[in-house]
Amino acid sequence: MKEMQTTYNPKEFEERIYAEWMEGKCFHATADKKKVPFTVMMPPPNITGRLHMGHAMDETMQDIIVRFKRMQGYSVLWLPGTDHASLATEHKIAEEMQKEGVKKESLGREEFLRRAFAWKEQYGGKIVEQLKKLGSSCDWDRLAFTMDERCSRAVREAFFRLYQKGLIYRGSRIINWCPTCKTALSDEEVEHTEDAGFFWYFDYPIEGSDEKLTIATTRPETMLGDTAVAVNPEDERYRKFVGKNICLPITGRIIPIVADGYVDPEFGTGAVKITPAHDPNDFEVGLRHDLPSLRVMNDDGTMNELCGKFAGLDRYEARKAVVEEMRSLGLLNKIEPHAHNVGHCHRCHSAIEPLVSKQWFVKMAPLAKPAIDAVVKNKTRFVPDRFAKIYFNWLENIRDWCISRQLWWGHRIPVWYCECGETICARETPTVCPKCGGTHLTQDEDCLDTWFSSALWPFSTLGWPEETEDFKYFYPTDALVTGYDIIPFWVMRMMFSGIEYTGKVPFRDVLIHGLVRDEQGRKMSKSLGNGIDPLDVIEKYGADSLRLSLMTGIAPGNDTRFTDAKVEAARNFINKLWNASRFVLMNAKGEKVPKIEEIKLQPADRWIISRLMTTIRDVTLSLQKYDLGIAADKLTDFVWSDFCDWYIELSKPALYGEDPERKRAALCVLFFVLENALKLLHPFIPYVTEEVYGYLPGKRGKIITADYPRYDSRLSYKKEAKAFEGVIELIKAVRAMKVAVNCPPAKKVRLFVATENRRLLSLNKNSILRLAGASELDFLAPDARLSEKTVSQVCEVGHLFVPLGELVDLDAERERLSKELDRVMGEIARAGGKLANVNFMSKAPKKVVEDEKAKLEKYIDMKKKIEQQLKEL
RNA sequence: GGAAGUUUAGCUCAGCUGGGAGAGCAUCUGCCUUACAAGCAGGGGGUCAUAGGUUCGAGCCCUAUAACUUCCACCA
Repeated sequence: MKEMQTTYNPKEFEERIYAEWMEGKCFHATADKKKVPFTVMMPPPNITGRLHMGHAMDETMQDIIVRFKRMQGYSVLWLPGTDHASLATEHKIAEEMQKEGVKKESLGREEFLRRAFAWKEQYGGKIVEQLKKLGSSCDWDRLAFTMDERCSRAVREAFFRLYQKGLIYRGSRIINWCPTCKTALSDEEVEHTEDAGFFWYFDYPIEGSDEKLTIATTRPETMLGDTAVAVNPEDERYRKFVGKNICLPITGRIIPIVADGYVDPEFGTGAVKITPAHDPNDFEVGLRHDLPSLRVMNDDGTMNELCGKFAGLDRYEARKAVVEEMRSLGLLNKIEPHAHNVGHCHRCHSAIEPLVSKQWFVKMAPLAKPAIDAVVKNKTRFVPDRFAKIYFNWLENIRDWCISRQLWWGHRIPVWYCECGETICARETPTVCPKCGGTHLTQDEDCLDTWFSSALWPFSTLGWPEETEDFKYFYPTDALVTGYDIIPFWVMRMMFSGIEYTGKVPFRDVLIHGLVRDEQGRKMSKSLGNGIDPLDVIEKYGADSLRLSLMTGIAPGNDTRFTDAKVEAARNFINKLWNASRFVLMNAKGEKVPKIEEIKLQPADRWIISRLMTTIRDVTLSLQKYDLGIAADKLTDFVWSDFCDWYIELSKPALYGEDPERKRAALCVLFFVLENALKLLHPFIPYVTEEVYGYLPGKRGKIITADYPRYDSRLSYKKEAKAFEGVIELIKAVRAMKVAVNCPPAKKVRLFVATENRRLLSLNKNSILRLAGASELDFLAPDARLSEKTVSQVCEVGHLFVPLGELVDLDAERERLSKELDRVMGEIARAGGKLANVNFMSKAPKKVVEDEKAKLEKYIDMKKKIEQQLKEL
C-alpha cells in the first residue's frame, strides 16, 4: 500500500477522485422502488454566468444534503441544469456581435438564433464544468437546459393550459419598458433606487380664463402626453376648477380637470398632470375618468411623432427642451430639488419607462391563493420560517405577471394569428385556421419571460407533462436550496406552477441561505470589483477547504462574510484530519486490526466511542434540520479536540507499549473512530475523506456510497464517559499547575491523588503520566494530605497534590489558590443564594434544585480543602 | 410609508424548547514532546445595544427605544 504524504495536498487527488466518482456512476439516480426517493433540483445557473461565491455556497449546501441522504440510503436525485436566461444572453450575444459590427436586426431572427445556439454550445457549458470542481455530486446524465426539447414541450403545455383556463390574456396595459433592451419587463425585474431629481412647477392656463393651475412634475417631457389634470375632490382650493378645461401648453390641446381621490392635497401643489400612457397611477386615473391614453415615446426612449418639434429627441433631451419651452412661455413657475424613486432595468440599469403596450399577462390572483394556502397548511415549509412572511407578502400584493418579452432568444409564445382575425393557441404549430380554414398563420413575435420556463423546472426536467417513471418517482421534490433574493422570481413561481399543473407542491422544504459578502461586509459585485473567484480559492486551497469555510459560522438565512482566514482555518483542520489519519495508518503497519466487538475496551476507549455516538446523534439531527453550520462545528470540534488532542494522545502508551493485545485494541478503536469521523465529514469535505478512506485497510467500497454512521445506544457508555472526564480534568489540572508555578514543561513531576477512585486512575496511569508530564502517580486515602510543600488542586476525582520541592514558587501558588478560592466562593454564593430563595425551592423543578444542592456541597468541600492548603503553604 | 433582519470577547460569528456565557481568528506565555509549527500546552479578554416587563430564574419570552442592513411601496 502506498504511503500518505506528510502534508495534505488537495491537488494530488481532487481531480482524480471526481473522475472516479463519475466513472463509478456514483451520482446517477435510478427510480429504485426499494428505496425512498430524495430529490433536489439545482437552481439552474445562467448559461452566460460564471461561477461566483453565491453559487459556491448554494452548491455546497445542496451537495452536503444530497451526500448525507445518499449515504443514509435514499435514492437521491440531484438534477443539474442551466437556464437560457433570455434577456441576459441576448444582451451578451448582441454585444459580441456589435464588436464585429453586426447588428442583431440586420441578421434577422433565424440567423440570430443560429448564432445564439452556437454560442451556447461553445460557452454555455463553462459554468457546468466549474460546478464540477466544487465536487457537486449531481446526476450529470440528466443535465437539463431550460430550452431543451423537454422543457420547451412543458412550456407550451403550461401556456396552453393557462390560456384555455383564461388565466393568460393579451392586453394593452401599462408595463415596465426598458428603452435600451427594448423589451417589456415584469415588476420583479425592476429595481428601484432613490435618484436625485427635480420638481418642476408648471402653470397650466385654464381655458377661457386668465387663471392658471400650477402642477408639479418630475417628468416634464411626459406633459406632451397629458390628457387631464386631477385634483382631490375634497380640496377647497380647486373645487371651482373641476369640470373646466386646461389649455395644455405647447400642444394646445384642451384637456379636462377631473376630481380623483388618488390626489394627495398635501403633496406638491395638490394638482397633478395625468399622463395615462406613461405612469401606472395615471393609467388608473385614466380608466376611472375615461381619458384617452396618448403615448408620446418610441420604444427606444425617443419622443415620437406626436411631439411636434420634440419628435426624435431622446427623453432626457426632450425634458430639457420642454422645460426651456415652458420657461420661454412664462409658464415655468419654479424648480425645486426632489429625490424620488426611479425604476431601473435589472439587466442594463437604464431607467425604466412605464408605458402602455400590448403584452401577454398571467392572471395572478387565482394562482396566488393556492400557493399561499400551501405554505399556510405547511405543505411546503420555509427554513428558516421567517421567509414565509416574505413569500406571503409578495403573493398577497401580487399583480398580473407580464410574460411577453420583445426578444428572440427564448421560448416563443405558442400563439398564432390568422388573416381572418382568429387567435390560435396550440401545443403544436398549427397549419390551418380552425375558424376559416386559412393557411396564412403567423406566430406571435414575442418570447416568454425566462422565469416562465424556470417556474416549471421541478417537473419539466422530469418529463412532465408525460407521466414518466422519473416524474412519478422523484416528484414532488424534497428540498429546494436558494438565496432569499430570488424568492419572488423563482420560488414563488415554482410554487404556484407546481400546484396548478401537477396538483402538488413542487418541494417539501425551501432552504433559504444568505449572501456571501466580502471581508468588509459588502455585497460582492462586478462594479465594485470585490468579487472573489471560487476557482482561485480552489486552486490555492482545494475545494474541500472552500466548502468547509463556507459552512462554518453560518446560520440559516443569514449573510456571511468570506475571508481568507476562514479558508485557511478550514485548510488547517483538513490538514489535521489528514495527519491524524496518517498517524493511525502508520501505527497499523503489519498489524491485524480486530473488530470493535472483539476487544476489551479501556475507559478512554469507551469515552471516545461515547463522544463519537453523541456526535453522530447531534450531527444527524442538525443535518435533518438543515443546521449545516452547527453540524460542521460539532464535527470539527469532535475530530480536533476529542479525537486528535485527547484520544490519539491517550492511545500512545498502548501503541508504543509492550502489550500486543493492548496495542491491537487501541488500533481498533482508532480505526473505528476515524472511519466514522470520515463518513460524518464526507458530505462537507468529500474529496479528502474519499482519499483517506481509500487508504484504510480491508475491503471496502467508496465512502460516497458507504452507510452513514448510526447512533448505537449500546455504545453510548454515558456513565463511563462521564467518569472519564475526571481523568481529563486531572491531566488539565496538572498542566495548568505546572505553568502557573513556572515549572519547566520538560520537568517530570510526581503526582499524589487523595481519592476513592483509584481504579479509574490506575487503569489510565500511563496516559496520565504521559499527558500530564509526570514520572509517578501515587494514591492517598481520600482525606489524607501530603506532608511536604506541594501545589494542589481539588478535582472531581480527588484532591491532587504535586510536590515541587525547590521548584515551587510559593507566591505564585498562593496567588493561584486564592484565585481559585475566589471562584469557588462565588459559586457558593450563587448556589447558596438560589437555595435560600423560598420561591426557587418551591417553584423550580426538583431536578434543578437537586443539582444546585449537589453543586453547593461540592463547592463547600472544595473551599475547605483550598483554605487548608493555603494555610499550610 | 410598510416589512424583515442584525446588535454577544479586539475581529468574524455560533448559542436548540429560558436553568452555571461559546468557537475560530487575533493577542500574551511556554514548548520544534518520534501524526501534524497548517502544530502542542496554558492564559487574558464579555454589566450578551438601551430601558422597562413576565418569571423562582432572561443572551433567549413580551413592550418600547436607538443604531445599522435589506426587501417591498404609485405619493405626481
